[in-house]
Amino acid sequence: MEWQGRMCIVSGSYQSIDSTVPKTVVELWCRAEDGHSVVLLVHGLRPYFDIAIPGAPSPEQDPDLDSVSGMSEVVEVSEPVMKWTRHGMKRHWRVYANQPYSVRNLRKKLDNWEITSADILFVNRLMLDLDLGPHISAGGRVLWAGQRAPEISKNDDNTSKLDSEKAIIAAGGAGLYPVDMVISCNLEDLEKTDTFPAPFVSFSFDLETSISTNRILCAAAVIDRNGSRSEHEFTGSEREIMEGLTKLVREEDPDFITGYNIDNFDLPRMQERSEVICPRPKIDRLPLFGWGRVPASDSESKRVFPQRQQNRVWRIVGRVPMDAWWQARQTLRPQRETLRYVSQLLWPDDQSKRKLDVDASRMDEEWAERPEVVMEYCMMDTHLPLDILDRLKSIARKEALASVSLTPVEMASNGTTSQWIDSLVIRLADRSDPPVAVPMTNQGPRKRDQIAGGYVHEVEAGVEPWVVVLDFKSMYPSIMISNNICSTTLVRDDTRDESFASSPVTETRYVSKSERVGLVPQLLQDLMSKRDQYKHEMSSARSSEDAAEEFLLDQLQYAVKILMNSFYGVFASSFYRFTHPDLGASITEWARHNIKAIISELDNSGHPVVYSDTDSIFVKSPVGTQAPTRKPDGGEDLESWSSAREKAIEFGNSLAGQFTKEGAELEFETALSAFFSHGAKKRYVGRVVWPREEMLIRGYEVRRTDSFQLLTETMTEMFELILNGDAWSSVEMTKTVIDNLRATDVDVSKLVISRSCKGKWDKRKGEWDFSVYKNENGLPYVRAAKERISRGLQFTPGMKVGYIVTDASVSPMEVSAWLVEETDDKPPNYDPEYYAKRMATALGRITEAFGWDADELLRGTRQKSIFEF
DNA sequence: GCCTCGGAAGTC
DNA sequence: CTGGGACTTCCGAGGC
Repeated sequence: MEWQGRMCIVSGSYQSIDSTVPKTVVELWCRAEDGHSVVLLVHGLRPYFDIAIPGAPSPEQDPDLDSVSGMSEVVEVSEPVMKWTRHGMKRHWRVYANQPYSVRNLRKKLDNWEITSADILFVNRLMLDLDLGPHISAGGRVLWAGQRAPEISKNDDNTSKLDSEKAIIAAGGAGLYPVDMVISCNLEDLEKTDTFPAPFVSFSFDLETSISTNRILCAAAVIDRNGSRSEHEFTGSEREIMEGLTKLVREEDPDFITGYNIDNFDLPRMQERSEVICPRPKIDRLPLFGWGRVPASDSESKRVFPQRQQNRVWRIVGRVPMDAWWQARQTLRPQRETLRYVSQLLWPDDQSKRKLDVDASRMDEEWAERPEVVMEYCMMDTHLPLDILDRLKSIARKEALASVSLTPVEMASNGTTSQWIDSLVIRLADRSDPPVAVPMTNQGPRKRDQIAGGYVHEVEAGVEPWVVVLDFKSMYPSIMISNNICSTTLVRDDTRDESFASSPVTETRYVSKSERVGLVPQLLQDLMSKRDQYKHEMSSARSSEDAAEEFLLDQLQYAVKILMNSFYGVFASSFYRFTHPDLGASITEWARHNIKAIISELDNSGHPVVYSDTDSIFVKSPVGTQAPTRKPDGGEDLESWSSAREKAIEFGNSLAGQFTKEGAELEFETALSAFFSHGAKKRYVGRVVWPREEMLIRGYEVRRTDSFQLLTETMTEMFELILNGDAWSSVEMTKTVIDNLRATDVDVSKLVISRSCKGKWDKRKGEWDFSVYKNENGLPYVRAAKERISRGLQFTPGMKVGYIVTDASVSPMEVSAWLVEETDDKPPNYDPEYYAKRMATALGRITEAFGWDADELLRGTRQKSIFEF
């Protein structure tokens, strides 16, 4: 039976077959467009790497290849191919190894050779060599088809599971994979296809555990099969709960595993409890925690369990762990990170997502007294992570990133920026004419002088009316393209030539595009035009009211943006395979030079630059200062405001046209009716009047999680008044707030401060270790974290810990952890003087620009009025 | 009580 | 195994 269709690669691995002729089969776990899951067993790819004679080219030398081909792990050494290296064109012999795992040993044995292309995972090798992205069209012989597989592909009734298992093993597979379909195919059966949204299946789960014994009390799981959900409850003995969860995972076969805080709580707890229940042999834990997408057999004991290397991401073979906590943290950057807080932030009006009346610090008692309420609470916390991923479009975003970086979805989701870039750069290196040898990633810690970064312009304290903001479009990528910056174009000797692009200060040189276009500039150019194309198609989709297509294209253009912006970081790092310290340094050097040149030109032409940071310029707009900065309701003032706005827009557009040149596009970003800073870099506010009307706040406490709500609100209100030209009212308003604060007349929840706290679990001692800090107990948030832990509440390294300052008159200050959202605790009493002082300091920094300092704010309204009388 | 310094976190 | 630097703020410690 044959089957053929479109699918999306979730992740991949390989199986070695140690027959007389060694073979290797690539396993690709996919989700088909039809909805079922597929494992492709791909035949025909052999592991290889390249060797060359070290140093400068030596075309005459006759190296000892016989000793290489004589090695037991070597299958074949091919005829040499000329490849470009930084030393010039050299012969490269391709060495075929018996198995991918032998390459590591061979690298060591062949240390008298220059070895390239030797640290690329076998699955990646397949995608690179066949030029595949995650979305493929594939087909082949059906070895197994389960319930959810398409009817036409199903086995004859007389084909038993046992027969299928035998057929899979004969085809190099591991056995009966817990998927809907297993297919055997060859390299030529795989083909790249257009991006489509794959109907992924997600599994969300949540455990409730005993605080006294760590035992799992109950669990809930929800399966989301392309939007339709089913609920599953688990109670009984701990073994029954874990077996139930595992059975569900294997039966429903999800691509994504989610939950809130699963990376640091639920998954480690599952692992720990499976070890407690089944100390040995390890394979007996398979029914408890065998979540990998591999057969439930003894031979898979290495791959079937979720794993993580020290402090790294979890790996579940064939699936993608995706913690909703991490997604929410990265995209929303919430002030606090409890599930309750994030839900409140996303759905302020949804009563069904409100806190249930369960005290998490008394879980054992709650479970004993009213298990049905605890189960309801557990189920709600299982749905919410799916709701969060839906709202943040996390899965669609990862799929789009996979599509533009041409990697499996797992790598787009849980891999690093250097892996995404590898996928594109190596592909191009292999296909260039001549091909470019692919050096290995630099090993070990490389100490290097820091490279200088972007330029930040001094900013004066006070309000500046009518300012236009211009930005360089993709500044670093543009500089890399226009100057042909790449390790393959860097001039490494003293040669100088008219045609070279030479950096303004250090004179780092790159050969011209006509001589050779660098790999990186070529890729960036392609990505840039790809993004323009996606954006163009997106607007077509919008006009034809194709919402699904518009959404997909929006995800794709955004993914290209993310990918382009990752290039600079990787090339400025010390470990990357295609990097050189001069590369990163010369990029920023050009950037500083370009922007400083524009600033001085503007200053000299009578258009003062108010502020600038890396790729943005704030320019004083030549409109009458008599125009109001606040939008009037009507009348003559409105006309004056509108005309000032029009003139500013005109000015912004003209500057953009004037300073845009080949390879450096300056875009008119926004027009501000007023700009304010108290005189510190990276801290400013602006009243945006074009292209939309809003207030723009950067850097100030308003945007910081270690601020507190009352300060944030007050400061925002203050900025409103200041931008309206009403600084005095802002001082009066602030004084009133501070008075109320001192009179302990403020809602304590508005005073929660939160900071992230590190720490690691000491397995030996069985307690949390905060020794990363030089003086752990001197830090208020570490003490708050310890309080949480002692109350039996979850702690995750790196999580934001909320607290209230209760007494700052002692040193170190006394604090109390904020547990109101998770327990029945009453809010603690705050230290009014501490909060008053902190408000005054932060707000006083701002009012000082108008002559009122922090002490003035602390003086209060009532005293002030007494003096006035 | 005031000042400086270093550690740490946060933001752009 | 691994993206970057610039800059500000808060806190505790320690000197005077």
